[in-house]
Amino acid sequence: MLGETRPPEALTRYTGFLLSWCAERSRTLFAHRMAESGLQVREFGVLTVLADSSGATQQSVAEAAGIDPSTLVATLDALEKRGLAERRAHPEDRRKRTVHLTEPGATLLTSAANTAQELNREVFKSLSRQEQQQLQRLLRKLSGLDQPADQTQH
Amino acid sequence: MLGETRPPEALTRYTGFLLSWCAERSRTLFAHRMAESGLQVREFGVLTVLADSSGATQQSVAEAAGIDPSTLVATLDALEKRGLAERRAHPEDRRKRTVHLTEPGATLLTSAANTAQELNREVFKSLSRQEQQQLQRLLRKLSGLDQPADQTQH
DNA sequence: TATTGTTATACTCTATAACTATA
DNA sequence: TATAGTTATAGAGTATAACAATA
Repeated sequence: MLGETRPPEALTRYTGFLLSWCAERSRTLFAHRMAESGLQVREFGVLTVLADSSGATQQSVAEAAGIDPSTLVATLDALEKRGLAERRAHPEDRRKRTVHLTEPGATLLTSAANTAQELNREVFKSLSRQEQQQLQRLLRKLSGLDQPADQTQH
Repeated sequence: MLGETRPPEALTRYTGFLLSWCAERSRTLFAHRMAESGLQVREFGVLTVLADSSGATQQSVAEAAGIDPSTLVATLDALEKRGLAERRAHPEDRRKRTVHLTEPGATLLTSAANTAQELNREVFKSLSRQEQQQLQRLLRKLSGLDQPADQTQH
């Protein structure tokens, strides 16, 4: 469940509105819970990406995390200050910086990922297991994830 | 479809993240399209609510539109300035103001609602008719809309 | 004392353009 | 010339607290 309040009926005829309403509630709950780990949602996202691709350049981390490179700058500043991630010089191109997950960062991420999974269960617990899978499938399809990549691109 | 970009794979394991990603894209498209009618998303929401409950007080309009009463103030200022809605004195309680949809407001709303329906179709066209209904149903359930009202309240 | 609308403030998220240093 | 990272700024969205008029 997403809290006590309900979305305004007059607007639920637009599925897009319903989608936004649910997402905003979910994101707010997520943000509150993440704050307990001292993380913003975006920081959690970047740490999660770094777990898979530690050592990538800032540009590719930004792309993998779905945020703007300029937004990543501030996020990394904050993570670095707390010793959770670090920037290093790129060995071949002095314009580039590689980004690395530190050990404290990995430790915090493990616990935060557990929290995230827990919250995910809570938020969607009003749906049956099968409905949750349906929703996941529909959203993946909607987002274009399960479609072949655009062939016209170069 | 929600545009060319895809959500970051590393984070799609969290359904809540997928939900937020889809919602944000949908909302951005919606905002761009509504701007053609000269409306912000919130303004469109308020006009839609007013179509059903013209003459209600600001508090009840705010609740029906799912926004904060303080947010409604600025929204109404903007709508009133363009002659799309108007505030009137409440006949019985001088603290209250009733809110009314004007005729130009109703006209604009009709055209904007058409636009909204069109966009809704576009955004969800990657889903079959049945999948769209499934999604609508799942989101309604998730948001608590199809559950009985809380019995513990007074 | 409590409520309605108002005002002011602050914080998040996102987008964009310009700057620097390097290539 | 173009690219990577940085900085600054602006806009929309949201939340909150305090205030004046009125009940």
